[in-house]
Parts: sequence; C-alpha cells; structure tokens
Amino acid sequence: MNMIVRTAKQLGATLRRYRRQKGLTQLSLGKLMHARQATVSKLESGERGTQLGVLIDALTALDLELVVRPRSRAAEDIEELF
Amino acid sequence: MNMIVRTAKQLGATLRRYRRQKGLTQLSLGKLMHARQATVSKLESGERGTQLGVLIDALTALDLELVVRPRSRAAEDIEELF
DNA sequence: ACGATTAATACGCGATCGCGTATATTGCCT
DNA sequence: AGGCAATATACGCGATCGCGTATTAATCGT
Repeated sequence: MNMIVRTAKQLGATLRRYRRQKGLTQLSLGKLMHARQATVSKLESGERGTQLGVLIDALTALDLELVVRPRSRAAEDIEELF
Repeated sequence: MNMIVRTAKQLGATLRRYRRQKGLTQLSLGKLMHARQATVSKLESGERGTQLGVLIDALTALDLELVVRPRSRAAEDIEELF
C-alpha cells in the first residue's frame, strides 16, 4: 500500500491513513513526535504552511519513508481518488 | 533513480540532484516555483523549518512525485551514502 | 440517543518563515 | 590567475508557524 503524493492534501490524507492503520490518535502520535495534537491536525488537513520538520517527525514516528521519483504517467489516473 | 528519503537533509540533497539533472539553477527553479533563490537554497540545505508548500512547489516544478511507504530494512544500508 | 473519545479551532506568545533586495562566498572554465 | 556564474548569507518586514492551554465540533460504540 504505497501512496503516491503530489499535493499537500494528498500528503496529509496519506499520513492520516497510516496513522489510523497503526491505531494511533492525533494526540498519541503528537506525543511520539513531540508536537501538539493541533499540529498533527494541521498537517493531516494539508496546510501548506506547515513546517517540513513536522512532516519528517511524523514520518519517523510512523516508521515511514519517502521515495522521490519522476512523475509517472500511470499515477495520474489514481490521483482522482483523493 | 528513485531516492529514498528519511531526513530533511536527504530530501534537500535529493532535490538538488534532480534539479541539476534538469540543468536548472536555484534561480531558474525559483522562478518556476515562484520562490526566491535563497528559499531554494534553504530547502536544499535541509533546513527543517522550511514550509511544506515550498517542497510541494519544488516537486511540481521538477516534475517529481513522492511515494510514502513503510520503511524498508534494505534501505538502511543505503542511508549511509548521505 | 447519549456519553465519551477523537479531531478541529481559537487566543496570545515568541520564534521563524518567505519576501525583496543586496552582498559575500564558492565553484567552474578558459 | 582571473572572471563570471551559481550558491550561501544578511537585513528589515509582514505573515504565520508551533507552542500551551482551552474550547467547540464531529465521530464512534453501546
């Protein structure tokens, strides 16, 4: 279940999905990454203003990693799902 | 050439690599994404404080996408390269 | 339907962003 | 070595972050 992400909203939605999958609440995840529940909320809602560090901390806490790669044509179909 | 990224520094280095590969300078990329050359510089240097929107704009301008996925054990070996 | 957990939003604060502009500093090429 | 392009830093400014704390609003299970 690897999620392709091109926008802040997609990124937020993806993180939320992984968080829930791990049975975490915004509060518990926030504690893991030393951030407030409100901050997690903003990140997941796809606010572009959020700091990069918050994203990195979330990835670490959720045991996720990023792959950066050229955009794939195939992915464009999937994009609609968001 | 898909880059695995777990830290802000790795992310910056990866973006720089892709930018150069496309023959762009920080200035020209900055114009594409409506940001200053200095902002691109900060992003590539891996400053965690950079805003998420800047990253997204850079990905768009460079025609890149992100894949979010569980951390792979194998990737840990490669990590040292950074 | 109702209480309880979870998520979204608010206020004031200090810190820091990206901005325009400008100036070091570095790196490359002949 | 010299000169130019590319990158890193700096200043002041307005905007916005994440923070602590708290309060709505939404979601869930029974």
